[in-house]
Amino acid sequence: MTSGEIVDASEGDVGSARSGEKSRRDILDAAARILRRRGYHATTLRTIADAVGIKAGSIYYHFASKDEIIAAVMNDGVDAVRRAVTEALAGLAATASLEERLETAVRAHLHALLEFGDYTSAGLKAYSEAPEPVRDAARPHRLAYEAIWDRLAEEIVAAGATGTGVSARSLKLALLGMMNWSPEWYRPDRHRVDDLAREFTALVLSRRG
Amino acid sequence: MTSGEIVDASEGDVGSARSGEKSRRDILDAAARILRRRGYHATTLRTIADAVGIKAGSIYYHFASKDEIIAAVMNDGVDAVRRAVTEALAGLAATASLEERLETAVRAHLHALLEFGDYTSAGLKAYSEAPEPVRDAARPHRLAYEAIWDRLAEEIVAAGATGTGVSARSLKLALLGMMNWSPEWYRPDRHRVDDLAREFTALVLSRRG
DNA sequence: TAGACTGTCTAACGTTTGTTAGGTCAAGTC
DNA sequence: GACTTGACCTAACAAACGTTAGACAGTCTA
Repeated sequence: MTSGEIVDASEGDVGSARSGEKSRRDILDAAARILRRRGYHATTLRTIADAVGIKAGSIYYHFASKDEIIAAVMNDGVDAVRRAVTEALAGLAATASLEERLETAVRAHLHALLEFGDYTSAGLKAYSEAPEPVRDAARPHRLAYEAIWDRLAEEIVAAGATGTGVSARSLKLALLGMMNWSPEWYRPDRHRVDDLAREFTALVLSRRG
Repeated sequence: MTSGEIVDASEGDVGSARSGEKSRRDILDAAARILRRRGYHATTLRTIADAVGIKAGSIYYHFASKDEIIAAVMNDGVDAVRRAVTEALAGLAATASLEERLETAVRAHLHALLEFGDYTSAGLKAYSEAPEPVRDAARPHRLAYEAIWDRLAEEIVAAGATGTGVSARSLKLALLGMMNWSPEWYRPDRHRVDDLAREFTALVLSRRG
């Protein structure tokens, strides 16, 4: 809890299928689910253990500390949304318009955040609560993801497709803001990700590029 | 901590000047300052007491529980930003354009959130971490404030001043999102509220109303 | 079949948290 | 000058937290 560094325990690729691998994944799944709804401090090792069906002490067979679990969830979450957005953009025709590309990226981000799994939203919520070492471990993952939006924002500004005098930096921050704030108000029975993606895109891209 | 309801201890008007009133205000100030930077759980009664220069137990002379303090800070914060935005809009000439009005409101909101005092940003950060009763006590204050943005968004959509197919509801959520996410990235030495307000307005209002 | 390894459990530890009961002491009131 | 009140303190409480040590059963390996 007190000491220095958090080892990056996020899963680059799915490991082999030993018996303990399942428990390890179960622990991360439960942690993400609880983290998403309750936040960093309310996500206790005993709560996680209960959800998995083991005892709190047994978690230490798989992880060295609580913060290692949190960091793994956070980083897996950022990596997941980065892959989702990257693949969605890669699936587009080379002739796709700027509007199509932005809407696709926004939809992929919102989908990862609001509908698919708990990791991304869990990481987003936990980040501001988590202690410094956890945030430090997450920073490289975040920067790698934000680079996608840096490039998109620069394209939009260069094309003159948004309001005059808007810098690419501010455009990126505004886009990430309106998307990342959505867990605060999104209700599956009241909103649809496709609609939101279309509206957010139209909002930003009033001048067609 | 466990039980039911949180009495609304926010200060509608500044009370008379008894000796204990200063301590009470000091406690709220310290709580807001710590809450803003550290969040709900890291804001402990002993930390608050230390900052004020009294002992933790003495806080209970002024407040019935920790959550009563948190709720008071949160509600004062929302009321403060509501007053700030309302007064800024009221200070505008009756002939002010829609663009002027939106930029003024955005600037007042960002100013309250990023530069003026700790209450508003503290409340924003604590809200998602706080237990249900605290959030319940905050809801009326939040709704009263959001009504301002509901009306502004409806005006903008009615004037056709933003992207086509954007609902007033989504416009409000997008605006609040890009503004309320700003504490995550704002640095006083790197950004200026006036610039951000101008850019956010231009972003949303590409079609002049 | 002996021994090592895996995965989990029990049972505690030290710390921190919100909270409370009861005491203290100066300032104001009758 | 007795008494009340306001404002604070001391000292503890139970609960919850992350974490650890050591035991135990099942499975794999030599």
